[in-house]
Amino acid sequence: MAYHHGDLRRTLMAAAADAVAESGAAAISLRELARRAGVSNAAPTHHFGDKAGLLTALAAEGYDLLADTVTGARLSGGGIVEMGVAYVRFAMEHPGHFEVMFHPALHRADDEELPAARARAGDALAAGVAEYVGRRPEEGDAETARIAAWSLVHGHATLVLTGAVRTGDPQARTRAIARLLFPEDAAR
Amino acid sequence: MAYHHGDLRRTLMAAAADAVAESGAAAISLRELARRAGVSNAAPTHHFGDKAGLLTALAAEGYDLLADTVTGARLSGGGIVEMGVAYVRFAMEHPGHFEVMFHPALHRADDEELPAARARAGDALAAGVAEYVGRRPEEGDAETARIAAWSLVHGHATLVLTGAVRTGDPQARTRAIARLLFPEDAAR
DNA sequence: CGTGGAATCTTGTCAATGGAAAGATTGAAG
DNA sequence: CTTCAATCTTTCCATTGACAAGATTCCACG
Repeated sequence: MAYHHGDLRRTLMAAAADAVAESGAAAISLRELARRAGVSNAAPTHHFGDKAGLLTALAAEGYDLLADTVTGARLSGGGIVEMGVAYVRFAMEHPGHFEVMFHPALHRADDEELPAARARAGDALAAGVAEYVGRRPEEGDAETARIAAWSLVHGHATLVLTGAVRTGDPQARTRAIARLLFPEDAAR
Repeated sequence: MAYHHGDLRRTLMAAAADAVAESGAAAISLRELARRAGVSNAAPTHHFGDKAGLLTALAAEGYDLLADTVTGARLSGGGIVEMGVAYVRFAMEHPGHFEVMFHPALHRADDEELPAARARAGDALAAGVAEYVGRRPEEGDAETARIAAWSLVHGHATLVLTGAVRTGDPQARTRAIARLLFPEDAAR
């Protein structure tokens, strides 16, 4: 075993994402992650400072992944409904990231990358809603539409992940509920 | 100080709700709660078994409170929109409970009260949606409407609580977005 | 080539935590 | 008054997060 792991940072983040997805953020242990990676207990400190640092890095990575996912759906011409489906798909494929992203108590307040990544994701979402609202000038309040869209898909993702809502195909269900909110977009 | 605290169970749950609301479920310490209540560190064990037991009791209490809140809004004739507002109001007034309710990783799997309380809350929500859908026979899928309503208000509550959405009056905003989803209900 | 500094990782330590065992105190029913 | 169950305490152990100090390796520059 080499003294230098080579890619400890990524290895730890991946292990943390798995552990959070399986047992929740409260249950993860830096020492356990270090053991799985085959390094000593103090190795993670060098890369992340402390536990909050690791989770903050994970959250920032999550926001970047989310921005890419949503932007990809928009650029492929799916409309606002398919952007919502992409949001839920991201949450299902990266439950560990998703969990950490929306729990500020787990973050380091002094981190700079996290707010930047969050802003990128927010812009990606807002761009899609702006397109939709732009085609419907009678829709009075763009801000309300944006919050409604975000709330709907975020809530659905959360409820499915926590097991509160059990549905066979979450993405099909997302499409159905998003069309209730954005009927004009359904015919695209 | 009496040997018997008198109401340790409630005291600990209230302290836990405050601590979770302030610092998150990952940061709470049974010993710290015991100190605040003026008892030894092993006292909570008797009432809750372990940490998960305390959080499970908190979640069950939350579901009962939520059921009461939503049912109250329905019985006072507010319609489905005002039920959604009540849901968000519950989350804002009981952030500690709300946090714990939707994190199964924090719960004891063998608890029986929690599923029962959750079912009561689910019925309370479903009753309101059924009323709305009943007045709109053209609305094809009642199950989809129920999930859409729940997702919308749950997502909004979560986003406001985590600070992802900043809005002056969350209840007014909830009313606005709920009317987008249930326009027929707006004129009640 | 080789050397000095920076990056990476280890060992050792400390206070705090969750949990369990064993026992003390109290209330309540008979 | 006695006995029993409920409630709480004291004590102990393994684990954890964080930190300090030191070891090892890589790399850039001479």
